Amino acid sequence: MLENRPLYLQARDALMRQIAEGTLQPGDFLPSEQQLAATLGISVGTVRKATEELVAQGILDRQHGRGTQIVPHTSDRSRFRFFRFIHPDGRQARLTARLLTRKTQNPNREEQLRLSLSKNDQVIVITRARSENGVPLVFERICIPAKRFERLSVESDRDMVEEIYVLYQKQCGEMVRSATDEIEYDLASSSVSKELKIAAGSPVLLVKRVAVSLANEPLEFRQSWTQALRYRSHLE
Amino acid sequence: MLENRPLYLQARDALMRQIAEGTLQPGDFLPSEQQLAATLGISVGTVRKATEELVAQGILDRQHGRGTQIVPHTSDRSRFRFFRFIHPDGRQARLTARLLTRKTQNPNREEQLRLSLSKNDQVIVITRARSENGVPLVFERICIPAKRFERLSVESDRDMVEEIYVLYQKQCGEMVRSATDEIEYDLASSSVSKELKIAAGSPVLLVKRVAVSLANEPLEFRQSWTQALRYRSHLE
DNA sequence: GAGTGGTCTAGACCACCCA
DNA sequence: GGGTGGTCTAGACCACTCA
Repeated sequence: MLENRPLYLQARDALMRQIAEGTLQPGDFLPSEQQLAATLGISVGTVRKATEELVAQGILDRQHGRGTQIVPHTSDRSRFRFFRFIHPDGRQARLTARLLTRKTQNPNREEQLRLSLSKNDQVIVITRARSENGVPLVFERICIPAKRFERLSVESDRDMVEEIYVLYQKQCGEMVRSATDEIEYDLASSSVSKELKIAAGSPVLLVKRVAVSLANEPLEFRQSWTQALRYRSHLE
Repeated sequence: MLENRPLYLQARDALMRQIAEGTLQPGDFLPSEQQLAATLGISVGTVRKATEELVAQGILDRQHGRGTQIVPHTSDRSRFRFFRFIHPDGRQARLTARLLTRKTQNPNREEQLRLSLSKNDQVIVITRARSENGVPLVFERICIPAKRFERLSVESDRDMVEEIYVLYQKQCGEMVRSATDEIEYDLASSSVSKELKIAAGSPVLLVKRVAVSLANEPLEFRQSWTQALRYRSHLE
């Protein structure tokens, strides 16, 4: 460790890098704090401090007596648990997703802006219907840079229970660090109303999300149309 | 320190209590870590750990070489900075609030449910208009248990720049730990449309927030009507 | 230069999980 | 019972702020 940045930051970033590169996979356990300290030539307290922030971010999960696991974020409940779709009556929805279309094309102006692309870059546009027990609740349009996600394959033949962020990470090595959502009302277009089985022109909520990578580059611009949702903010 | 909870939690809560009670005021500096450790009979490292969470929550601000200050959280930017109202064109709003009405009455069914009250408990209902440079952007209805907030006085004669959470804390010793928001669309009622200066029946967003205390008891049920908003989730 | 927080160490003991 | 993380200590040295 030659750098003059604090050791715990160097250690944190080293771990982060290994996770981002896939050397350490979600679901794996880290070496014990003792072993890490020995390997890195630093003290256990410094290792703890290095992992603390990753735990707070939900990337690692420390389990007393078992070890420290890289969180297998297999659904939006793990990484994006602050954000939920709910039924009009308040019940929480447990959604699966079904692929509708997938196209590679040039981005429109908003997509260029949101993803920091020029008009000649290509994007992959995916539309999905998300439902619970066969009842459609969310219509989704996902736009991602083609360059980063060339290798992405989305099976169309069966429902996806997994969050698409898992596919990004597994297939393309892209990890989502954070997301910003904007919420507006909208009137259901013909495709939205058809999938949600509501009348065209009905009022709906439109959530626009931009998800960014570990390096803070925009990875995804997603639009979700739905009827109600719930946020949990500021967990203890 | 007789309790068998971890010392750093006891120390954290002791600090929190003094802040909530007003013994320590926003803007004050804490005693130095050395002094705190000596006073509490614990080690400096444990004091650090006690303050770490409060720093992360934005309640304390550690300044290298100067000391640790209790954040003067004079606006929603400090505690609830994940949640923003935005203009339709994307600019971020900086809001002041103007009191419209204040009444003490019995809660309706939804208010009973949200605040865990029975129908004989009384609530204080406050309505406010929130605006930016005189342009009304949000209409708000705040419902709080009368018992907890007997001493709350809200000046009606001038704009409130301060977040109402500051008043809760200063005047009634009630601190908000977290909040859950639900978002729906609604059609503007006559009072909403009047204050937002839009046509009655226009579509608007309705944010329903329940804020809870340090002890996880519901403190406030708030409804905000607006045209657009933005969430930032999962800060780095 | 005195005092503050920021980093780091090398230990101790405890609580939990699991074979 | 062996290994893990959780708490806690008592120091060390550094970096920053302010008089």
